[in-house]
Amino acid sequence: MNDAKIYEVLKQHFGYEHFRDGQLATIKALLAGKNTLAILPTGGGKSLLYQLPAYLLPGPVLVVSPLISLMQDQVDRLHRNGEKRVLMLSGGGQDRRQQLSQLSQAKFIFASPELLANPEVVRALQRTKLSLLTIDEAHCISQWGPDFRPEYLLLKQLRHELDDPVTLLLTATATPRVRHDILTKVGLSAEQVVTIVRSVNRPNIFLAASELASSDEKQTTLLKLVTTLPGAGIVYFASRRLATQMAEWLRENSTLAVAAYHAGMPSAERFRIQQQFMDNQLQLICATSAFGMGIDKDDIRFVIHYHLPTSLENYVQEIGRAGRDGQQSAAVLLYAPGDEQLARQLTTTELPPAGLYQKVQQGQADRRVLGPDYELFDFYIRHHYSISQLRESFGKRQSQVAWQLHQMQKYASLTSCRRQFILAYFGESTVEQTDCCDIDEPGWLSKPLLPPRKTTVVPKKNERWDTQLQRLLNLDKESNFHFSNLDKQ
DNA sequence: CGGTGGGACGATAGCGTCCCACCGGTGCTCTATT
Repeated sequence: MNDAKIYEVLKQHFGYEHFRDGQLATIKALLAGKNTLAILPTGGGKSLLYQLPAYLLPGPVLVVSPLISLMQDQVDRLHRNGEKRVLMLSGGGQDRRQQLSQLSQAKFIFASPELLANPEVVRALQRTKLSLLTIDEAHCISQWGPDFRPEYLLLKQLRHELDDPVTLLLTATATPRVRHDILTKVGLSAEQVVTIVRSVNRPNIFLAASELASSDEKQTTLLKLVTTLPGAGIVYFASRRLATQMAEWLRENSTLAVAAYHAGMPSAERFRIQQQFMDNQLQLICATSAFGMGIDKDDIRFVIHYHLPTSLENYVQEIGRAGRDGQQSAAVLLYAPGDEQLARQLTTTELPPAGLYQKVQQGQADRRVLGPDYELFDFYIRHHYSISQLRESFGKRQSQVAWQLHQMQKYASLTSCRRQFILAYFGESTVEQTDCCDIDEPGWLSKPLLPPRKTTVVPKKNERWDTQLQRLLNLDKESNFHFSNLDKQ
């Protein structure tokens, strides 16, 4: 396939003249029939990577996606672009039979891993000559299972049953460990895959963390931050209850338009809040980790964490939602003693009592009484996992998440450059830059201020953006921010 | 670990206090009842 043809399709179907970094290399690898793992930063135009080849390949592209809302987004976009040959397979209400009989006429087929565990769906896909299998948000393969969404573990078998189609794995963040894990779990070796990696570094996101003595102090600090930092922001919490309470408290104690967002809310309300945030009717969202994937707002100025996230992978994903427009933004991690306990709780993945395995196997257990434990064992029994295999995979998972949490704690209490720590964690060599982090970057002091928020507390004129943040966090003296070395250079 | 909701109890009529148990995030699909 020559480049001229590729550029022609780019112009004709997408209206662009040029590719962004990493796009052409990925597309050429796919068109040459090579499996490809593409790790490209947020907002790097990842959907183009499977959409463009679709117009140069004979058969349909199957896209595996973790969220219905993400699929719906893609479907809507394709429709707006004039593409009618789109099928979204999802549960409930749809005429499955009819959809499955039309697979060959589709150009794009979207489905969740759960649906792809359905034998009827797999048989229909086997009769379809797929040109490409795309796994979107591929880090989910590593992040989820065996305790949550175990169907992610079936993608290896699916790929085999579909006669090993050329596969594109897409994500914004993956450490070398996660990359290895993703490939293992889809049944590919490093030799069978072209890996295209661009840096996870987001130079315009200033990195800061602050340990506070109590949760009261943390709350006060949060209020100062959100009323002074300009523009739209997200505050992440590790519990639904606190996200809801703090949204209410911030609404009462500031002039900000604030809303909570978590998975316990009705989906219509979640959708509405997301829309209002996009439309700038809301300035601040107090959310759990449910808020994130598919948030396509490019002028988020700050992301604050009120609790310790469970891994640096998650943290980098979450702060990566700031500053997609390239403007100066900030990521601030607040933590108080005891916070790591909650994180530890959330990362405990215990195998349900082993005695249940046989009971479920022999049909002696009550599905309604056992709920999730039943579902999990039922799933694994149906897919021929033995109890000892399960013990092993839960054990491995547990030590993996414990290690990840430990790395996150290390980040929180760093006394050296935070950016270098993140880059090293993601297997990258270090960079020199300005506006770096609260620890060791002298250059960022000379940068211009972020524009102050108009509607609330206005910082003193000519006060520099770093000074503001430092003052806000009350850390001038016994500073966790280590600004003191900045003056020496 | 830390917050919270419920129940027991005590002292005495409308509650206060204490203790204990429990929970804490992420989403898909299918099925049987309303």
